[in-house]
Formats: sequence, structure tokens, C-alpha cells
Amino acid sequence: MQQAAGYRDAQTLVQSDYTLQSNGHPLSHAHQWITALSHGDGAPWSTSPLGQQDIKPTVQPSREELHSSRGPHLVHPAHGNHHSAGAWRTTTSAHLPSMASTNGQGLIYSQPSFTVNGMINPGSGQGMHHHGLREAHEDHHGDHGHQQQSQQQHQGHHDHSDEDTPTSDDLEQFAKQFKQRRIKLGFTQADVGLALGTLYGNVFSQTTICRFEALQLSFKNMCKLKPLLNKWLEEADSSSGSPTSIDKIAAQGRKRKKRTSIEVSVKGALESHFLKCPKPSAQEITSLADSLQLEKEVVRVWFCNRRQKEKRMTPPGGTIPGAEDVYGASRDTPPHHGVQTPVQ
DNA sequence: ATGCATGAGAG
DNA sequence: TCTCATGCATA
Repeated sequence: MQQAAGYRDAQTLVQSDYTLQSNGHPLSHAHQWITALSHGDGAPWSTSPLGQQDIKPTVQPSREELHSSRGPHLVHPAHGNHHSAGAWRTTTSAHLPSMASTNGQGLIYSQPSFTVNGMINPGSGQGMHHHGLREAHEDHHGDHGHQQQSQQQHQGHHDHSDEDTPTSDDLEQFAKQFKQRRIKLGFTQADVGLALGTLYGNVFSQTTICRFEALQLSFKNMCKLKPLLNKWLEEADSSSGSPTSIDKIAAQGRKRKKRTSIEVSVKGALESHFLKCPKPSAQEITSLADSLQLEKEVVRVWFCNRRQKEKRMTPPGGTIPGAEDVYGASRDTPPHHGVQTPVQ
């Protein structure tokens, strides 16, 4: 099998999970440091030492102010995050983006750049005003899939903190500001992800940070990450200039299957089918895969990913329908930021 | 920035 | 099986 000549020369020697060769070393088991913290609702990601201790056991999440600021949500991430994950736009569209609610509980982070002078609805700058889409109309599944797709709009009482569940607007504000500050401080998304690992023991990838900034995560996920990123902001701000301990974790991950490149025409076909039936049965997936000459697994995963994308705010097509802003409110935010964001 | 992928957990 | 959280690899 000469197919192993490909990926990252440094770590190609890991054991192949694809029945190529298992004669590798049993110590390359890094495949579990990724998902060690995804426990759905509970998500006690305070304990994911395996992946890190493998390479750098010296990383201690106990910094000086790790526990000083506020309640460490690291140990109780389940503070009421029973809300649904896909309730993004369905909730935000319900409430009017009035100034009272925005500057009342939305601006929990002191932002020197953003002022309340005109931020009626800064979130709509990206054209992402969510709205009840069609994830709720899937009524023919019967025994699966209804999940926890309910409304999450919490009862916004008492003042803001990272203790209570933020609103969608909160998250939008924070994500914007976070990106701004991050760039200002000269950190890349990857740096942040790494820093979170050294600070709290949870490493995140550039992808996740990117998606957080782009609000491409589920509501629950955003809520989970926000406190961490907020803490990192404080850290980075305090010690701006100090050599932030960015340890390098050797990405000695398990080898993945090579990414399948689906041709555009095939993608088009898949999308057509998706529109007709977002949840095809196994049988249908099989026939579809056959006609498209793809592996069944590839087709299945494609549909899964497609559904996930639909659940996120940012629609895969680009424009979200709906946004029934018939309230006559001035919901138009000029795309001017305090600083321009030179995307890395 | 995003596409395809993995894996845990739930049903 | 699915969803969901997450990331490697890539455009």
C-alpha cells in the first residue's frame, strides 16, 4: 500500500484505522483527545487529560487566576444549558431588537469600540437574521430526530454574567468583539485554540475558533465556548506582550480517510435530493450512492453534514429566507466597525 | 473559511 | 441509525 505516502510526513506512522496496517505503535492513540469532551449536554470537559498528557504532561490548567475571577464554569458546564441546539434564528426573530434589551443585557462585555450610539441591531450586518426555517417541519420521522429542538429563549432576568444563558444577540456581540480584540492583540485563531488548552485544558482547533467567530456553531456550543473565550480575552489583555505560553501539541492524530472531493455536478444532485428529502433512508442513500457512484458512507455523511449546516444560522446557500422584518423597525446596521478586521 | 470526516451519546 | 461537537485537510 503506497497510499501512506501522502499526508503529513511527520506523523504518517500512526496506526491506520483503515485496516492498512496495525503494526504501528500502540501509543499513538491521540484519537481520543478530540472527542473526550463532547458529552452532549453534560460535557464535563474539565477532564480531558489523555490527549495532552501524552505529549506534554506539564500542562497544568491551574494558572493564577484560573479560579479567581468568577465561578469556574469549567466544572459545571451544565448550568442550565438544557436549551436546544438549533434554536438560533427561531428565537431571535421573536424578539424585537430594541435598544433596551440590547444594551441592557447584551453588552456585558465592556467594549471600547462599540457604542450604543447606533447599534440597534448589529447582528444583521451579515444578513443573518434568523428565522424559523424548516427544520421544524420534519414531521415524518416518527421515532428519531425530534431531539431537543425546542425553543431556548431563556428568561432574561437579573443581570448579565456568564452564569446565565446568553441570548443569541449576546453571542453575536461577543463573537464580533472577540474577533476584533483577538486580531488587535495579534493572535491567530489557532493561537486562541491552543491557549484555551493551556489555560483550561481544552484544546480547540482553529476551525472551532473560526466557527465561533462566524457564529457557525450551535447555540449550546456557543454558550459553552463563550466563557472560555471571554476568559482568554482577559488573559490576553492583561498579559499582552508577555510570551503567552503557547505550547505546541503535536498533532499526532489518527489518520483520517482522505477527504472525498465531490464534484460540483454530483453536489448539485445531492442538493436536489436534499431539498426533496433531507433525511433519506438507508435504502435511498444506497441507491443514491449507486447512481452517483459514491460510497454509501460518503453520501450518508454528506446528508448529515448538510443537515447540520441547515441547523446553523448561516445558511449554506448564502441567504436566509424569512427575516420577517415587517415590524417597520429600523433594523439596518451600517457595516462599519470600529476597526477594520484584517482577517488573517 | 469550509468541506468532508470521526466518534460519543441517544433512541 | 441519527444528532452533535469537533477537527484535519484543503480550496
